[in-house]
Amino acid sequence: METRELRYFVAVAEELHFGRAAERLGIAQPPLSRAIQRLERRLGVTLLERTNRSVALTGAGRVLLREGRAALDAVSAADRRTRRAACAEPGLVLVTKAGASAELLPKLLDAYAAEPGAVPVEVLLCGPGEQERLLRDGRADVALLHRPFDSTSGLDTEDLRTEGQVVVLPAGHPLTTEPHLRVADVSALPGLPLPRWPEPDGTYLDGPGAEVRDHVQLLQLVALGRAAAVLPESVRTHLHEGLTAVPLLDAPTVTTVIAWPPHSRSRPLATLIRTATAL
Amino acid sequence: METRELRYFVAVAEELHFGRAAERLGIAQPPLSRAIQRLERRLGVTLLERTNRSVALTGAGRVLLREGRAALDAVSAADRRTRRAACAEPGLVLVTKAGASAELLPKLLDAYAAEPGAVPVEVLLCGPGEQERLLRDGRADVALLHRPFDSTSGLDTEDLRTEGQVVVLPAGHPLTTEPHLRVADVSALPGLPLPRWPEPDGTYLDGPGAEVRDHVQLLQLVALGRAAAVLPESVRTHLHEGLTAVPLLDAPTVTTVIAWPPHSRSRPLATLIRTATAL
DNA sequence: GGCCGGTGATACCCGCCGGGTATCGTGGCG
DNA sequence: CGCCACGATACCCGGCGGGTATCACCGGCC
Repeated sequence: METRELRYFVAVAEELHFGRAAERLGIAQPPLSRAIQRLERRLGVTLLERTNRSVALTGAGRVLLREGRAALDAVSAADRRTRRAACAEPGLVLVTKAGASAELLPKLLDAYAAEPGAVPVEVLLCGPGEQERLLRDGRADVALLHRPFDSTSGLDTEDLRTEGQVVVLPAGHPLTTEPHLRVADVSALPGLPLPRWPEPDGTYLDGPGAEVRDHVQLLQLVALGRAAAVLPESVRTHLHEGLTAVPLLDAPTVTTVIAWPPHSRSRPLATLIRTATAL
Repeated sequence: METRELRYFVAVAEELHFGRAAERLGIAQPPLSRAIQRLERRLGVTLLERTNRSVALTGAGRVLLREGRAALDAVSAADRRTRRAACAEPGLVLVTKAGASAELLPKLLDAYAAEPGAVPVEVLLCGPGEQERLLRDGRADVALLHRPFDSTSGLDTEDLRTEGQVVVLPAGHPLTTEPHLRVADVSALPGLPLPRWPEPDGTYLDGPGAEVRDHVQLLQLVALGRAAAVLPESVRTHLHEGLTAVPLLDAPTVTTVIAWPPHSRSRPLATLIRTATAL
């Protein structure tokens, strides 16, 4: 099975439409049809159920979509990491959620920079759920993730720290006088809905809260009195005025972990991991 | 980057010899040379240092060898799992070390078979270090591994049980009268060397012990008075006569885990995992 | 009911690329 | 010094990837 065939199949399986898939791939529709037919013939498996008006995945097609994406990520990773390895400049790419670990990250970068043999670290900020992808397809070497929000499935990890969560409210809100609160107290505050985070595919479920993409956006909305936020304790150290945090007694604890793809412990990466765990 | 190019590069990188690699790939040598040249040109990276008498990997080449193997495994997995998914008969393939978990495995299989919605489970036995490979390239769906001997890097796991280790000696050996021993006591017994297990590449390091491939072989050697063995406690339940086990106080404990590739939790697999953890 | 539009499949052509054979260039070694 | 081992080069062929034009099918609409 060639990667081109996989790319083609994934495009069709995602679009469920040969014409649009061909356009996305930058080729014409007939070669795409042929390629899929040949793929099915060689696998001896029907991947797509075509009626003249629609395309649907079979069970085997769903399996190939999932596995094919993973395989394509692995191929991309091989490509990118090889190019980077040749670039003479052997920096690391660290990815984390925008606005998260605002306290831990500078410490880690400073401590690592002081290590012997440290290499430049490029920091990539992205929305929730994108980090795993960046690690898997080779655009990043290491990530700071937050259990249980981020999945660490298929990654090697080391725990860095565990903390409780707080609710962040606009300063002056009545509840800010309480010494602590419970999740039930804040899950449906009148006028201060909890925000909605994007699903893995980038879309938002329907609901009352505002659509947010990162912590910075979210805290801005809270300051404007349009939302409440439940976040790890460490945001307290970076709350500007207009925001108040109140501990939540029964919210799940959050563990910050450093994560990296298996089988890719280069020397600089190992040093970074050691620095992080020793922090 | 196409999978054919990756296969070709991996073959050359492993053989470090274009002729042998071409033979292994079933093609002639000139097309192979051209393919590697084109791969290097397209990546813009030198992968191999060729002198007229030898071939050596560059740094980037080593990276591509590691990442390329992983990518090829992922592509193979996509192929195999897709074929299996279409086969109507949706069995699971479980892999474990030959001779290990001799006690746990039948229990698990019986308990799972009694579950509603259970599917046939094919059991694959293999040498140490091969299980991860089988999981990654799609030949197996789930494995029983033993930390710290097997690496669980890149796999999702659930712990099943933890046990100490014992030393297995021929019946009547003087030390079998002791209530317990320490690792130092048995690491260099006269006439009873500990065996040598194969390295990940299938070769054996030099040393005094016998070369063994699985637990069955090993216990046979012990019974013959040619070796001592350090194994998890659970072997005791399956020791035939002629063998005696003595607890080791300071050997590392062994954890049996059930492991599966990330992102592949089919319904039957989820049931099997649940059954195993509830055992 | 007949026409239209959208969709995937088919037909046909071209150029490149993968593969083969024959041969070259070069450096190590007897 | 000459042979040989080995990778590179030259040249040819067939198949495959890609394009354009067109067909076949069917739903919807007037």
